[in-house]
Amino acid sequence: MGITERKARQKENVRSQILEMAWQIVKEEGWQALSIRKIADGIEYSVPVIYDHFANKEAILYELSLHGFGLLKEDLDKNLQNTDNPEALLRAHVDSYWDFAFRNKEYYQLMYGLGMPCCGAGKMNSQVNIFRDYSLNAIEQIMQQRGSDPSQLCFKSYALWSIIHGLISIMQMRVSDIDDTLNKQVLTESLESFIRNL
Amino acid sequence: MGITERKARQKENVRSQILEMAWQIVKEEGWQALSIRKIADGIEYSVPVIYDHFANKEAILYELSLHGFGLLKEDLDKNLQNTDNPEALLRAHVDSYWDFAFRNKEYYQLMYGLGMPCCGAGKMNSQVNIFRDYSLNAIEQIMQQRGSDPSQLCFKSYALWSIIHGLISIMQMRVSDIDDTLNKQVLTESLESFIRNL
DNA sequence: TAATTTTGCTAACGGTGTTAACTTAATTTG
DNA sequence: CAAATTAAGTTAACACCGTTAGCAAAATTA
Repeated sequence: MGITERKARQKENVRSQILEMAWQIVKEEGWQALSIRKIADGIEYSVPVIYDHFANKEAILYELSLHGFGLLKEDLDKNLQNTDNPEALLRAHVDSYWDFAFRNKEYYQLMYGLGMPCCGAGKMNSQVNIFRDYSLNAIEQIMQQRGSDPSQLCFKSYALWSIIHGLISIMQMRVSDIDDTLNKQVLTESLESFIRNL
Repeated sequence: MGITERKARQKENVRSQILEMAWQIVKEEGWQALSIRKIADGIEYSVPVIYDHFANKEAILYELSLHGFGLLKEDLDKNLQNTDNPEALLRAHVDSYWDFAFRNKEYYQLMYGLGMPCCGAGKMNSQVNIFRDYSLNAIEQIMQQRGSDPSQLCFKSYALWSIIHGLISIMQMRVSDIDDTLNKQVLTESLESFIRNL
């Protein structure tokens, strides 16, 4: 009997609706406007239905952040096919990360706790290090080619992530008076300097 | 008649009490625990009294962030006297900024919007660039000594701030699995590499 | 058909920022 | 000094928030 399956599908559907509605609200009004009540209103269910699918609001944020990390991972995965040497791969990863942060501003804020309570707020997502992991591989290849000291690998990948995340953070918080083209230039120059010093 | 003065002093005193109580609550329970009602309770006044001194909660946060920037500025100013060459000055500034971020974690979060709604959330504080301004002067001196291209100055100061802020952000969000000593090491190595490349 | 489970609801609890309306105390004025 | 006025601080409300207990109706099972 496919009844239980249909029910499961319907339930799953409501779950998706919750996430989609949440994301829609965030895109339209920002994170501070997201509330359980607004989601319930949007999907035309009462509030407690939300809690049949998610333990609390944080669980919704966590799920959304997972989706964000998934999107980022897709972008980074593409670079593995589209490049043929480690330097190009590293540049592509940096570019993807940068573009992701500005094309999916709200996701980036959630994923890395920019100007908002972070997704997990304690039990942090395992995927936060995804960019570092991907770029680490590229860096490792470059350093192997050049015969550099491999003990520096961990530092290097961490440092690269930091500068990019720092730039993005400062830009997204509108903390800086520097304009956009200049920011990309800072990124590019920093990256080139980074690659030179590997 | 000093009556109006005494009144002004008393009023000013309540204002200070509000800020001090707010800060106390934040230190003890974190930013998410700070509420107008809790402040009012703490200073033994009713809630609307708060609004005689501050337009809203954001205004309190803004004032607190100003104080934070003041503390940071003090630290950076000390370096101007305690160092005798631009390289040492730059290293001291970086060290001060780093130490400030971890000794005054809550201030740093507020000042730069780490994991919480930012202080101004729009009309951002003019002092956000204070570290960049101070380090820019040191960098400028170094570059002049070395005869480097001065057009790069703006980039460089921005890039340095970014990497430090990025490292701090990642650490404070507990986003990374890397331990503290290693983080300081990443900072030091990045800084030395930065100075070499000026 | 009767019993039971599922599904979804209303209504509440305790919290938030903010403000209107009021009372009481202090000051100024006639 | 007494009356009028201003200042100070209060209570109580509004409109939200996340979360949950308790209940009604619908669907399923026995």
